[in-house]
Amino acid sequence: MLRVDTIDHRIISCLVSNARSSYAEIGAAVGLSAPAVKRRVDRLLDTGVLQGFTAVVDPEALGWGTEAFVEVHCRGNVAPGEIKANLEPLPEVVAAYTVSGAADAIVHLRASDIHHLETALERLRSVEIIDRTVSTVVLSRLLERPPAPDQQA
Amino acid sequence: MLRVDTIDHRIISCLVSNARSSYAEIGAAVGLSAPAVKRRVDRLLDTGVLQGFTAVVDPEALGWGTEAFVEVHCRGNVAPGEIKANLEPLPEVVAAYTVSGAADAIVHLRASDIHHLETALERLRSVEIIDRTVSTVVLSRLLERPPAPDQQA
DNA sequence: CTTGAAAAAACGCGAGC
DNA sequence: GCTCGCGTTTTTTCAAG
Repeated sequence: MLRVDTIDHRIISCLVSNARSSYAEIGAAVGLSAPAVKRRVDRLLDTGVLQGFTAVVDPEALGWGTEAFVEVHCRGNVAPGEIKANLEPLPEVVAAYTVSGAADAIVHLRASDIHHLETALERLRSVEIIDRTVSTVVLSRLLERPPAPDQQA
Repeated sequence: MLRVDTIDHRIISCLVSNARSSYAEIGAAVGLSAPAVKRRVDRLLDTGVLQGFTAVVDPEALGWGTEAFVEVHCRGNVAPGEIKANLEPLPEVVAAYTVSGAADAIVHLRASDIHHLETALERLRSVEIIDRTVSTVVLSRLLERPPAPDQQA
C-alpha cells in the first residue's frame, strides 16, 4: 500500500527543496514525464507520505525571535492524548513530544521576545495536568533542516 | 527594507498552509490581483522573509521513525560557529541550538530506528569538541506545526 | 511605489494509447 | 508510463492611481 521506490524518493527530494517546482521540472530531474510525476505525487499525498506543502518563513522577520525547550513534568500518570489536548490551544507551542527519562514531555516554544516567552511559560505552567517545568532558552539557531532524503533506512 | 504589512502576513499564512496555491487563489483570499500577489511574494523572497517552499513529509514513511533530543556539553569554551561546523556533516542532525543553562547546545536527531539512533549518537559523541551528551529519546510526536501567523508580536 | 488589465507563454490535467 | 489537446495559470508588459 505505501510502497515508496527510488523515483518517489527523488521526487520527494525535489519537492522538499522547492515545493513550487512544476511537474515538468521534477520530471526532467527524475526522468519522467510531467503527468507521470503528478500521478506519483497524488499517490504520495493520498497515502500520507506527503502531508502537504508549506512556506519556510524567517522567524525573526515575523517577530518570533525567541524560543525555548521546556521539559514538562505532569502530575501522576497522564495519557499522551491528554497532554496533546492541553498543549494544542497554546499558540506558542510549535512542537511537543513525549519522551523517555524523567520528564513526561518536551515542548518547543516560540515567542516574539523574552517577555512574550515568559507569558507563554506562565500559561504553560497554569495547565492543570502540569506539575513542574524546566526551561532551556535558545541563544542561537545553529542548524535547522529537513531530514536528509534518505540513507541507511 | 524589510517592511511586512498586514496583507503580507495574510499572503504568508496562505503559503504556509499551502505552498502550491496559485497567485489567483491567494489574491482572492487577500483581496489583490494575481500579479500584485506575485510581486509581493517575490519581494518577500528577496528580503529573506520567505526562505523557500518545502514539502511536509511523514518521517515514518521514509524510515525516520525514531528521534531524540541531545544535550551537548563541550570541552572548555567553544564558539557557536565551531559547534555548527562540527554538526553539519552529520545527516541525522535535523536541528541544533546553543542554549542557556548547563548544556552548550541541544541537538535534534532523527534516525530510522533505535539502532540507527545509537550509531548516530556514537558518531555525535566522537566529535572532538564534544565532551559529554545527555540523550532524551522521543516516544511519540504529540504536535508539530508552523508558528501561528502572528499574535502579540 | 503600488495596483489592475491584457498579452504571450507555460503549466495542469484529463483522455487515449 | 507517454503523448496529445484543451482550459487554466503564470508571467511579463503596459498604463493608471
